[in-house]
Amino acid sequence: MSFLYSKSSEYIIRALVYLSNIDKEEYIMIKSISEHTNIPHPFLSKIFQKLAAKKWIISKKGKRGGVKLIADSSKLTLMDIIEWSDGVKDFSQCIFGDRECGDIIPKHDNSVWYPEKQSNCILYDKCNRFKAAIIDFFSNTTISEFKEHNSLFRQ
Amino acid sequence: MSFLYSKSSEYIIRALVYLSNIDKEEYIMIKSISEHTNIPHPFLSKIFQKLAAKKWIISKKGKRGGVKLIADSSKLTLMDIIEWSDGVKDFSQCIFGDRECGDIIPKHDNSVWYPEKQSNCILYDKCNRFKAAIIDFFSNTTISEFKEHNSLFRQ
DNA sequence: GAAATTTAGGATAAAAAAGTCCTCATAAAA
DNA sequence: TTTTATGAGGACTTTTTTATCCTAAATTTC
Ligand code: SF4
Ligand code: SF4
Repeated sequence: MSFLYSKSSEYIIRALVYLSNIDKEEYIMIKSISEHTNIPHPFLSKIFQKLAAKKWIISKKGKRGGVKLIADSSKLTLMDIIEWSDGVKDFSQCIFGDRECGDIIPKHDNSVWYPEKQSNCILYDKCNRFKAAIIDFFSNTTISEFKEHNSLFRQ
Repeated sequence: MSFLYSKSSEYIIRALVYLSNIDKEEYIMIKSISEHTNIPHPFLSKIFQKLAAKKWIISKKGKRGGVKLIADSSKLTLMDIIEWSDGVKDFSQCIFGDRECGDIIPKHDNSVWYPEKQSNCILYDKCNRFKAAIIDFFSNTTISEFKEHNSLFRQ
């Protein structure tokens, strides 16, 4: 089902949701996370290097080391993660082409999004309801909403 | 904006929309289509080979040759194209993971889609509204809806 | 029939995404 | 202080996607 974002983004989401369900005092081994979330260990290590640079997690080397979530999971949205990992998506562009759709500046500040100005394309309303649904879902779903949602992971 | 399907699918959609706006009696050169739709010519040629095998278009070699849409553009949906080009997406799978979301069999027979049975995941309602929006848009948008929609293309 | 044009088809290349491996640095525990 | 565990970081490999090239076949026009 990951045709909405890269495999990397999907992994980040899974890993961070997993971390957010863990006691914040503990450091969790990447190896353990990779096993529970079914993400290849070397690949996940790379991801955590970048997540640490981004300061969404901190890591500790050596015995009893691992990683720990420090970002506020109730403020961390899927949009934050996907845009950071895959790049910012320009919703003012046409879904099907390499051209502008209209004078649209998406606002995804955690509020439902509506276009500011309509273009004169036949499909404008239909496309924008669709775009709005995507922006709404991604920018209004936070990592903390998955709390206790262990069914995502292997036990 | 093409993070919903592959570049190939985007190209196919653009090319077929372009063709559907053309007098059905004419054969159109792939070179001309590639220029108007801004798709690399050799790549588009490959695409049309497969489209011809799929019988959505027919082609003619030689002088005054080219391609012509024969599929019924009012029945040809974005879902048809994307699933054929990128592979069938299983909407019963979790958006974020490699597991089932629930006993969901999506029906995208051009009717709005609703889940048959709820899983017990916390995010179920939210995710399924989102999935439904995607399935709805893709399976209820046809190539013919872009008729006269020349703003997609170079003049 | 010859010349010109246009798609078909196979081979190949380039770029991007996904995944792996090895060594080093660091920290805890023995 | 030594041993052991664990992430950091760089180089590398594989796979998938996107894109190109070349020759053959077909069709029209001359
Ligand atoms: S309305 Fe839809 S089809 Fe028209 S330009 Fe915007 S995104 Fe493209
Ligand atoms: S409801 Fe959403 S998060 Fe839960 S299993 Fe289904 S797709 Fe995954």
